[in-house]
Amino acid sequence: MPAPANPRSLSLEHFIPYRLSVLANTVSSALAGAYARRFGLTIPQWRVIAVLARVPGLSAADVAERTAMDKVAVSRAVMGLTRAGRVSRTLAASDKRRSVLSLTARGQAVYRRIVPLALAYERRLLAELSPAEQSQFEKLLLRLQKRSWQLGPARDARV
Amino acid sequence: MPAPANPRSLSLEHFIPYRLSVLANTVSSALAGAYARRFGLTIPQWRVIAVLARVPGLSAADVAERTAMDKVAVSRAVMGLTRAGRVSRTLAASDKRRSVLSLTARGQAVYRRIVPLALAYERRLLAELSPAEQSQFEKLLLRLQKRSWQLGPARDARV
DNA sequence: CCGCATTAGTTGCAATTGCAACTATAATCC
DNA sequence: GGATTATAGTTGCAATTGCAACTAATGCGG
Repeated sequence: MPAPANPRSLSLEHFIPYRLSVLANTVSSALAGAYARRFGLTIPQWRVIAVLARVPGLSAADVAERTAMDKVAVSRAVMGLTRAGRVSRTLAASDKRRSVLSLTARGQAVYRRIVPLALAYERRLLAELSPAEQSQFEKLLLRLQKRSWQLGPARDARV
Repeated sequence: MPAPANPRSLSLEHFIPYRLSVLANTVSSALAGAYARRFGLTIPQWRVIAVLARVPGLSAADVAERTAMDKVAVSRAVMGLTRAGRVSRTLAASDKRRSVLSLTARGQAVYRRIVPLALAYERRLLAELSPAEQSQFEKLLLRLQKRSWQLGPARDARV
């Protein structure tokens, strides 16, 4: 027998979208502060570095897709990174609209220094959970992510 | 035997802070769009309404604490809401710096209309998970939230 | 009581973001 | 093959946000 559908009140502290937002915000701010202080990097820039470190030669659109950022955010992150000599950009010979992006040696150096910091933070956060809980959490997170994409904008409660 | 501490590379799509951020962002955008279209509300305004509906008479600082927003965000949200006739504000007799905030009848009406929408979205999101998984997820989320508060800004990987 | 530090809330300003318009190149379709 | 449409990426502008400075009221030490 399913639960009743339309309660009349809602407590913010039990509302999952709110709690997700607060947690993500706390975590991102902690990391953003560290990236900025130590490396002069924003989170978008860090994301660009992270994908280019593993897959050099991507275009800006590829980066946008893999980082869940929009193309404007990528464009500006890349601009900052090239200016700092951390990313190199050339145009694809076969399609002169497309950039070919890679980390420079300096960009790779930043990546090598930032990875341990990022992973250490993640490890200390997840240390709250047992290994089994960690992998459970990751699975649930992935399923919710897929679900949220399917759902799109909130529609009416046709209940 | 614990896992090795300092891998040299990191894949964004397995990095929990990134995944939390993407999920929270997807969910919040979906809700924000619905709130804006239907009620002309921003997310900060919705949060203010949600807490005042359950606990009328709070001050702006109280609201800030309960919504994890900073006082500037609360101030601006309240300004918009009072202008729309959805929140009333008086000064506390015992301390004339302090506001006493409550929903007006119109604010309560908005709340009653928005709650089913918000809960329906949450329900449809969580429908991805079994009831047992839902309660597990909520527990893990709560523990990570507490943990992230304890951690504060990311420090060095003294590993 | 009278200065001095504190707290509540607002405002101004600079940085960030998001969206639409724009430029340049490429692909498509008579 | 020339006009049309689509795609990659940038830029400009307006809205949002975050932080610090500010105003107003309170509390407190002497």
